[in-house]
Amino acid sequence: MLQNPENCAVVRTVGYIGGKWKPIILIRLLNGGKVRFGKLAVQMPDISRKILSQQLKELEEDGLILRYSYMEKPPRVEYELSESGKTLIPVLKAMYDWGIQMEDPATRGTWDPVVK
Amino acid sequence: MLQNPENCAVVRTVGYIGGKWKPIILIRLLNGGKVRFGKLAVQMPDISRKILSQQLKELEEDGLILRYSYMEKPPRVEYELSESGKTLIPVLKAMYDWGIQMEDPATRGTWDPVVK
DNA sequence: CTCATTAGTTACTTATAGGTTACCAGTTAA
DNA sequence: TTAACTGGTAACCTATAAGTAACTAATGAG
Repeated sequence: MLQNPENCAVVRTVGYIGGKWKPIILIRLLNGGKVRFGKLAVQMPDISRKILSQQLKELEEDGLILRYSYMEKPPRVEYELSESGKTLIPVLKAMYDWGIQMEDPATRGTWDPVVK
Repeated sequence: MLQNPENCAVVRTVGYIGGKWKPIILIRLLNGGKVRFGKLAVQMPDISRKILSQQLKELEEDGLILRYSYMEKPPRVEYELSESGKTLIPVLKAMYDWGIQMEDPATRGTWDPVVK
């Protein structure tokens, strides 16, 4: 852990939740409950649907989120934070707080992940 | 923050400390005191000196570490965690703990960043 | 018949991160 | 005089992340 990225727990954590979009997706799912793919896409207009789909798949493969696919036409798919994913909350909170502290106060947001 | 990577405090934090080597470098510097470039390089044999130098420069530009360059020949340069960098400790700890929890127990290390 | 709907996929392109190799400067020691 | 020492930099190459555009399938509405 102290010399190899493969053995460093911090590097591993970055591997799970790092990247340009995963934190945002996870924060969207933090308040619990299932969210449809389309709703996520609308809430994050700047991520292409291909990338969103890809990131969700990785998060699911990593066991951080659950995917519910209903065999309907047109399709309906919902995503939800898994129990494992919920253990990320304090980590994301710590990272959020630190990021806020480093931020230009003018553009500061709030932690509350609930989106009305 | 909730929809744009540029405004997301968590994404910003990943930008500061993410990547393959920065967490390892920061952990090396956690126990306080100045560390020479060469010593860091020896402690992390798998990072090339060019990349190490580059990562240190970024950390310094971001204000997370301090660089002391003594005008000697051969050169001597020391690095140290800045006050701002020290505020990262709880964040790194949270990420470390989570990473450990997700880890294969067989290869598990310890948090104690002190290297003898 | 035709269009909208939803959650994708495929093929392709671009941007960024990371890595390798060779080289430099000024002093000391052999 | 020659090599070792140190902390880099420059040119170049590769691997991975991210993005774009076009397309798909089954049903219902008009």
